[in-house]
Amino acid sequence: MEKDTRTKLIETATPLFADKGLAGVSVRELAHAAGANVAAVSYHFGGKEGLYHAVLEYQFEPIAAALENIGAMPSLPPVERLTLYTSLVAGVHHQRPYLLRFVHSELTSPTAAFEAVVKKYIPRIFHFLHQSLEEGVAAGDFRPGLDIGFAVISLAGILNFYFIAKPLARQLLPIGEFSDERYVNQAFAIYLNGIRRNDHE
Amino acid sequence: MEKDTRTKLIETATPLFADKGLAGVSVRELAHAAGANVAAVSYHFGGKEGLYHAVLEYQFEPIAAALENIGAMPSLPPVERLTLYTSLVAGVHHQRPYLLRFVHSELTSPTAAFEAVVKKYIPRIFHFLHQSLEEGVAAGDFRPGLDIGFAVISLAGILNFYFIAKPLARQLLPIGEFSDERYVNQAFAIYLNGIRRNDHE
DNA sequence: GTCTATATTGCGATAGAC
DNA sequence: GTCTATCGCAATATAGAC
Repeated sequence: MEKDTRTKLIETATPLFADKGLAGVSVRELAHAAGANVAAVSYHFGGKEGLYHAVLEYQFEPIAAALENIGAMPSLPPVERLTLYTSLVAGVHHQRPYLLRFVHSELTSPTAAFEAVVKKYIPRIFHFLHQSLEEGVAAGDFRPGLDIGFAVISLAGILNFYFIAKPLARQLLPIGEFSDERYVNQAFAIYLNGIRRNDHE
Repeated sequence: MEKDTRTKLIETATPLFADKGLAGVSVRELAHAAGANVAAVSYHFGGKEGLYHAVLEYQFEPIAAALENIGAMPSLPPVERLTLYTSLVAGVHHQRPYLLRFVHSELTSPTAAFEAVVKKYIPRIFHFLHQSLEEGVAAGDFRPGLDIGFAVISLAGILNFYFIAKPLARQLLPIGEFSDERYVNQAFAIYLNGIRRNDHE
């Protein structure tokens, strides 16, 4: 069975929007990439922005699913929760390699889809991490005096930045060295080791 | 004395390009924002791309200066060199709040200016950090077995990501909590603590 | 649901007066 | 160095045939 035009449009539009932004791609280009007619975009999505919105929602699908799983889970100890987030980051970027580009594009120049999609999920992730770190400090796992809000950003940064910098990093690092899993593991180890309470103080 | 049109164009174009990208801003918009005529962009910069290139070069100015200073400096011990990078990051983002947006925009969708500007400076920073970490491991300061290339990206990530995420972070964190210096200090402390060799192993 | 043809608007760049 | 006027082109969107 052949894919319908609607689905095909979303699929081929994803890397185009991710690379060039909403303003950087024309409807003609989107239609041609999908092997569809120019009018198809308006017909199926009501215009270019409608297609962009659909692409963005597809990108956040795995995050929505993961957040539901987390909500339905029994509460884990702090370190376990941070570990869960770490594997979630790796998994999501594997499933949706373009996601981070959309997030950053939306962060620096929000489109109409920002409120509807981005602002819906990011705060929930932030809250999950914030709570985990708070409990960890209270339980004595992590350093007292840690600024929790900043520490959340640090974890997100040390894990996610790699996935933005990858195109450039590929040119700077020996090729054999590349493995998302290995990166994420070491980065998380550095972070966790960094916030852990020192035994001898 | 009034600023000349050339300078004024670069100044007003900076936030526009940073927010909306090269394709997202029109020459008419750029000229109007600078209080100049539409033809001025072509006259002074040979077109929209020429202006964009000039903006990008201005953004990288402090980095170029910092790299020269580093090159002319006596070699410092590894931890000092990483500390130097950290204060450099904070300083540059303070001087050029839009820089990171341009870097990321160029990373995901390189324009003609990418080769000329971005590829010129980033590898030199990478090399400086790579060498510092390598020496630190050799000297026994940092954990043996550390993947140096990945560790460079982790440091860049934990420090820089914050400056991208700021617009969103402002909404998630209590307002009083915001200070770039405080963020950078804690993040660097976490990182350094994370890569340090454990005393008791 | 898909096509062609077209209406309309805005784009970047420049010629030529001042 | 700055302006107006305009050329040529590509953009989005849609009306109407199939």
